[in-house]
Amino acid sequence: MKAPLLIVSKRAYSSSSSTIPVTTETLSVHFNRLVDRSSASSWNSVIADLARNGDSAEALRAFFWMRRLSVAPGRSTFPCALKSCAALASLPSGRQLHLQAFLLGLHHDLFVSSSLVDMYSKCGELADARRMFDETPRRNAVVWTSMIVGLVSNGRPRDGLSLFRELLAGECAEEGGEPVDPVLAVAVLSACSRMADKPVTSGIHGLLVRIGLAADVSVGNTLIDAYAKCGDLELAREVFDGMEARDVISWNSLIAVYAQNGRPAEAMEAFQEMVKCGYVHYNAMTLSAVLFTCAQAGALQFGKCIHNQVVRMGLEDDVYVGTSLVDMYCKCGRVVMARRAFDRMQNRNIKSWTAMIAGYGMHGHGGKALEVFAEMRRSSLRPNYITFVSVLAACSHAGLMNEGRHWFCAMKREFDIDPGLEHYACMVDLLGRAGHLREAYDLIMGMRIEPDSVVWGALLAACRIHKDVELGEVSARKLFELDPKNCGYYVLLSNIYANAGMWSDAERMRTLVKCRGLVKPPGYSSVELRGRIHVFLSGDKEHPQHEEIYSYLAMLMEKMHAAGYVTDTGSVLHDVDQEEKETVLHLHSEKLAVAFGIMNTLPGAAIQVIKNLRICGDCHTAIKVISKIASREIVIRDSNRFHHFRDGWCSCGDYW
DNA sequence: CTAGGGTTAG
Repeated sequence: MKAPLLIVSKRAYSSSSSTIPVTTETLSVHFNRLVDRSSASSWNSVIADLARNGDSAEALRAFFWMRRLSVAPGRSTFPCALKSCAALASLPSGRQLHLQAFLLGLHHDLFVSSSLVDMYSKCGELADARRMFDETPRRNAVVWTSMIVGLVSNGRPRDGLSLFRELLAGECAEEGGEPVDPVLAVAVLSACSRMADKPVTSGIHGLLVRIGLAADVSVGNTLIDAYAKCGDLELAREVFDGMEARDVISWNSLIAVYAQNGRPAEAMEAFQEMVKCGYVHYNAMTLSAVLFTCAQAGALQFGKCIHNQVVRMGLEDDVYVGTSLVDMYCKCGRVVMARRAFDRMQNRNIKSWTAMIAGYGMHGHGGKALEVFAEMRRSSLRPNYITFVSVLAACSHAGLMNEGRHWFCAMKREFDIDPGLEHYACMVDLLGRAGHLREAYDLIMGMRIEPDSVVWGALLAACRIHKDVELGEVSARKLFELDPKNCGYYVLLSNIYANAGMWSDAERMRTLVKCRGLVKPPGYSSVELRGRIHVFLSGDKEHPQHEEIYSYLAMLMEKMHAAGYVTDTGSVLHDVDQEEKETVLHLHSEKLAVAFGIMNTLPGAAIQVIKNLRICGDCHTAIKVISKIASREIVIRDSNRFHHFRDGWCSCGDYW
């Protein structure tokens, strides 16, 4: 036998109760529940109970009290206690338990060793998990599952899959190898899901059909997600439709899949179907997925209905639901309501705080975002990667350069978080906006990871604002390599050339777009009116009111021109004359949506529009003018942030 | 008197 995995010193063992504080109060609670304080099985049931109810810290306290009273734990004590260590990701406690199990000669018990594998992987100690796994003499499906899940959840799905292949190979070689069970199948599929590789996923799917596991509900649920991650929503739907039985998770997965892939209509439909079929009851997770959908679609009225439902079902204290409410209100333009929902939350996790920070950020309230961030740190929660994305995005949307610089440095120095692509993109945006183009460029060149199109795109956008031809060409060249099918970069560079009077170069870009057959993705905008979402495409003639909208818009245009508005045709590339260019621009979806909104609401009412792309320069100027002459507050959420137009001004300060 | 999985912030 190989040397056992021993990581703790004896000293750690002797001070066993130091990891989890034990108070006399908790002891008395257990004492009252204990039938026999000296019997291991009595303690076991207490620990198992606490662990099952998710009270992991309390379960561990009970364990350490049991030891202090010299009651010897048995083979059934360790699994529950180790599960609690895993849930708390408490490596020190886990190592102590490992040592104790070893001293009692229990560490090769299958129940104990599989719990140890699980504990080490949940604590992020993959090497230790693997050693435990390798030392386990006769592995069963549970140990294999723990190890595969460990690899997958620590970002190594490919290794998880090869481990599964080892299992299959062993099964072929020996008689009566460990058969695959549904839980193991789910673990393998979650590896496929992470890899987002369709051939691999359908390969595993085929295997599961052959061994008769494909009919399992959990397997089906994971397949839905795995196919969706590969980008094949149709296959995901086929799996759902083909399932013999569906549980609440099947429905939740379907709704989440549609929501995450920008198909809010289908997500809503699925939810309504779920309610109608009445076979399964929806739960907190369902509502949180539906709220996410509302957030995406900007469906405030529907979101409010779901909020009512949340209250009726007594789910207000659910962290996920609360966070989804905050997110929904932010993305539907109601930061104040979002803050109210946030303040009402009884317990908040890091995601709740991040959602609030991001929410203030996208509305351009950088100061408030930083206040919330400060409050979060006072509550001793640790900011993570995404928290810093939100903080830096908030700084960038509000132009808070010094604060942005500070937190960009501090995230590594104080919190040991390496800046990722998103953080760099925010910093380039922030520096570029302030005109520090050279510094932004140097930042990119100093990156230890490969910059992506978002990072270079931020620099290119800054070059257009600050009219820098040289750096604009550099970044555009990178972008043409990284994302050759995106015609937006050609347009930007063409604008930069045109601005500098370099007409032939500007023309060259136009030709390039035509030769390569690049087209802009269709832009659309939506407005919610009396609970219904009205969607407009550019030049839309589908809407029942389109004729009225066009004549209203023409009337509005006259007034706008009188107020000094000049159409900015710079962002139109088509080979058409000036008049046609103006027509194309005037029929941009956001203008149609705004006109529709004004026509159908009372004077003075605010208009809110959701747009899938970034707002174009001409629409931005036009809507500023409209907000003034129509005396309306107009709020537009584009793919980047919110624009609050009022009295001829926009909250973004004309940089976006 | 015991272990492993599937849905949830930018």
